[in-house]
Amino acid sequence: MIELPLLSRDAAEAEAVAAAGAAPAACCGPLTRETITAADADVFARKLKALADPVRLRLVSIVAASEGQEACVCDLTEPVGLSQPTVSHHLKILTEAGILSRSKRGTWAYFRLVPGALEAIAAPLVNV
Amino acid sequence: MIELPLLSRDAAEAEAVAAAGAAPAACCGPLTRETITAADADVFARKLKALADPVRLRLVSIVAASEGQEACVCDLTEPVGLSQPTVSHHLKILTEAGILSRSKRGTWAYFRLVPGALEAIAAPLVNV
DNA sequence: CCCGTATATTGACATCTATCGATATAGTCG
DNA sequence: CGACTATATCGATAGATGTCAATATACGGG
Repeated sequence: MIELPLLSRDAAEAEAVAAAGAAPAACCGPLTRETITAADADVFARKLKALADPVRLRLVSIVAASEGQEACVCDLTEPVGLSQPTVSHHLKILTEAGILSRSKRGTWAYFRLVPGALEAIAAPLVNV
Repeated sequence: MIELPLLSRDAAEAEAVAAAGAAPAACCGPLTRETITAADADVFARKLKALADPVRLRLVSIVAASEGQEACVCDLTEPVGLSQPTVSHHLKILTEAGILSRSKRGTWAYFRLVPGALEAIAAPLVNV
């Protein structure tokens, strides 16, 4: 019998972060100081991949710049011009990467930017 | 008759940057201040995509942390454990994205990190 | 309790991507 | 010039990814 996690590690960390009020940690040290390990490169690449899509960049940007820094799926389909399932799919990827958080209120699912998530991704790219 | 550029726009910018001694410019303002345009999102996503691969992250890291901040293809195949054509392919993607620069000396092709390239990618992720 | 709405999941499909072996290109040294 | 080495390109292939239509799930209101 295999134990399946309900949340990805990143999403789980994002949740812990939200509870503790702390910011997500960077996956690794600066790329240019010492060579990144293969394992750290995998982790970091997965986070970057989540962000490396024009639609997802726009979703993050729209959510972050929204009133109250949150938006529901119905607010997002029209601006990006894609179907609801596709937008839902992208939001899932962003949430699993720990970049967005999802909270359901009634029928609506509200997404917001996890504080510090983007900075944590940027950290290994800037020297110290 | 179609005019084909010899270099991608990013690689061309990287070359101009090297000549002028300036740093590459960020593709756009902070993601969280105002919503990114679709065009800017495309440009930014392309740069992120170039970096969003474990092998390429390791290549960038190895090059940056090398003696003299440069390395040739032959130095790179063994550490990442992939064939020479595959490494060459990844290096091409990184060069076209303006992240690495390529200079051929004799039979060897030396790659180095374009100064400021990673910081330019990180810029839109951090607020101001 | 059933209906309408919001969201998520599934299945299918086209496209992109990472990888390799084989080959082409280019430079060095005898 | 000819052999050797380093790198790039090509062609093929397996796997990942983005997209949609159809469907499932979940919630609120009459």
